Amino acid sequence: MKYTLLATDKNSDARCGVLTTDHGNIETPIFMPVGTVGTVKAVHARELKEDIKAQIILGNTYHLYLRPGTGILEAAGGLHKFNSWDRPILTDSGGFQVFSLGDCRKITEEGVVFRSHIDGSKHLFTPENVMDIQRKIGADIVMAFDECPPGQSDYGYAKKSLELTQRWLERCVKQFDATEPLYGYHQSLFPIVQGCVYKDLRERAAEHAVALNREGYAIGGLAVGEEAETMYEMIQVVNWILPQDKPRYLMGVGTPENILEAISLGVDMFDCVMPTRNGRNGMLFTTEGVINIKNKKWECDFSTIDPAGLSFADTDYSKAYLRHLIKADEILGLQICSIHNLSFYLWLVREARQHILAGDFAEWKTRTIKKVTRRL
RNA sequence: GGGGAGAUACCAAAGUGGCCAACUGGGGCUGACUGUAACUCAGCUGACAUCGUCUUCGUAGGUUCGAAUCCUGCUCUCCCCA
Repeated sequence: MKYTLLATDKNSDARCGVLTTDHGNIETPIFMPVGTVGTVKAVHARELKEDIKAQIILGNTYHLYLRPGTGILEAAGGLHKFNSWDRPILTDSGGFQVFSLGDCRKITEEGVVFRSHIDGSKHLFTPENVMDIQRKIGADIVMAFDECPPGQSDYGYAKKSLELTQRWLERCVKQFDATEPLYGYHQSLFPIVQGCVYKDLRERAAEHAVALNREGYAIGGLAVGEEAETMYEMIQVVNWILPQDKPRYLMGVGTPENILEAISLGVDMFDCVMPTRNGRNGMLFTTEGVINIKNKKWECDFSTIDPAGLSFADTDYSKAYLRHLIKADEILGLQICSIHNLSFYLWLVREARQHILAGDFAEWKTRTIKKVTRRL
């Protein structure tokens, strides 16, 4: 994998580049749709490619390990073949599930014992077996196994948690480097920089990760309950330490505003469930502002979903029709909302990239945030 | 013609003397959602108002300190037998 830096904004740390993988190129900054269990919910791979213009999607180690299981993925020849997606894939390690499944797990030095949310069975995740599982899933980018502490964690806990994450990271690197890809294409391991909301911890984490000299780096443990301003501070602290010639991935973020702010701080890659999950719950991100399609005010609004026409979902259907579908609990409504929101997110990062290249990113960012965050 | 059952808020449906402005669903309205245990979750849904006040349980009366609940008339609906 190779990262080529193409341009930097003169008024901010924003940058654009190209990430080259064995499954094709990724133009950064990029948003990566989340496909936890091997599918971006309610969206066909074909739509992801042709309409949404996604360049890379996510999968999740914990979820795929539980179902369908690594045996089946291995027999299929890896996740790309299994789910019909021939572009790059990134898998999260299950570290986030240490956080989100807080009630069903126990953390030890060795790893994490999870109780399956599906059938209650017990499973041990270690840095070593998480690397092995991700080899079998076959993602182009695999993530280190980390602990993601809540944003409100006190310094003592954050420090202890970070030190554990760092020991786990070293074990991940060792195991990853001792093993080979199974399907004939290259895989890259990204460390995850933790440190909660504490600057000195973030700096230590970033320096430690950089010393391991990997092909890219992730910033984790943000947007987990802390203030947005705090999150931006942490991103800045970390990005000043991360190398210029490697991609930087901000995990799990975020709102359109979060993404544009983080781009201006030098982040290259994003993922978030917001466009899909919030979309399924009736929230639409448009170039004109945010819509709750369930609101009565759209009942008789026969205008298109987004005048910008970001995909067929916008141009083919009206707000009134989409509201009807959502109200009637029709599956097509979920599809349209998901396709639209993902199209919007991919449009947003594409535009950001164009404006970085054009040299007017900062101005465009301010204008765009104001426009797209309005409540309609 | 005879016999029986029933009428409760937008719909369905509990409640059968005080704890009832009335359980629970559905529907409606509003909000939340950030490396997806999430087509999920929360609040509101008689009217005004801060506690609170006022008008409701087909309809008209009655009994009672007190009625959606008991009694009588009326109106309407459904079922069974002729």
